[in-house]
Amino acid sequence: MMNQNMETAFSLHEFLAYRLMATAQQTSYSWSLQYADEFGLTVPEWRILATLAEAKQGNNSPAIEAGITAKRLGELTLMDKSKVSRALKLMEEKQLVIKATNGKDKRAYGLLLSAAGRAMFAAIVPKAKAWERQLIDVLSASEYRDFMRCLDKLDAHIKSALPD
Amino acid sequence: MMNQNMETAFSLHEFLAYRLMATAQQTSYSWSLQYADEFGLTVPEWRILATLAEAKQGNNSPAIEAGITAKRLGELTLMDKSKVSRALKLMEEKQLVIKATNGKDKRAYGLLLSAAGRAMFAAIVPKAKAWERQLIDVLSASEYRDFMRCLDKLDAHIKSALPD
DNA sequence: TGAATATAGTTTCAAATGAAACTATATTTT
DNA sequence: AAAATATAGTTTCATTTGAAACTATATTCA
Repeated sequence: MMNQNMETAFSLHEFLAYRLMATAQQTSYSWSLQYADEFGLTVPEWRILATLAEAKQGNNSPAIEAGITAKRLGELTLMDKSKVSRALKLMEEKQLVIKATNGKDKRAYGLLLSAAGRAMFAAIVPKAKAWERQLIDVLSASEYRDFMRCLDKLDAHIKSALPD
Repeated sequence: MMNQNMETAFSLHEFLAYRLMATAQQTSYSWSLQYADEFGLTVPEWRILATLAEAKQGNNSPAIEAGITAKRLGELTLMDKSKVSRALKLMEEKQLVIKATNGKDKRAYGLLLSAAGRAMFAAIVPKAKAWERQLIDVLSASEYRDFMRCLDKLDAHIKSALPD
């Protein structure tokens, strides 16, 4: 006998938007426990650290001689410019980041990791890999590959549909 | 020739914690565009609405005669009790939710959707389904099934590892 | 039973957030 | 070249947040 609620049956816990957010939040929190205390970083700072470490070679803005701009950092870390600005201020105070005001565009500057910043990143990477490995261990290699591919597809589809 | 950075190579955008969060955030935002304006709901309110609608039959707390408690709502929506408390206050003012203070535990009360709350939920569900369908359309049925199964596995693993 | 402890929910407080205003510089238009 | 518009980054302001304090009631322990 058919359930009368067939058409309107709905479960928040099976709803993709909620389901994804729930797992993402717990995952992000679990990872943050690995670096927050030990390295004194917030989530925005961690994202910037990783992004600067990764981007150190590529010079993405022609008007800037070295490093990447705060604007680009925002795009790469999905954070708005005030968040980036505030996190950078802290990281400069901690001497993790250097502002290279040497471009011809005087509004912008190139951001680089200091030696201390690179050292901190180098110390975190093994932890990141170990943490990720133990988590991903519950998936087979092909499950993991397929899972990431699905994330890519979903991402691409959403981006194409968003007003932006 | 082997890259000297082999051991320390790291990409934030391929790191599971970031990758998941990025997709989850965009997904959640995309969905919120479907209900926020039209129904005047915030994310916490939407989660509570959906949870109360789903839970209306099941009475989860023996001390409460009808509805579910705010505490249980927090567990089901992954929100802390202040967030739940504040969202409920708004929803009561909007007459979407009814507090049934009739249990024998006078600290707690049972929460129920009002007729207006149920009506709003009934109006949102088709939108939720349509939105989800168009998004999931980029995945085959088996991809989707496997994807959700991976989320479950990751979730379970993280929960088992978290201090809790 | 009375004292100690635990729990449900609210409120307070300090910190984090995002939007918008703002400053300084660049670019485009006329 | 001057005026108008756009852009990079910072700051301000109102809102949201989470943690901790708090109130009221329940439960456990002695």
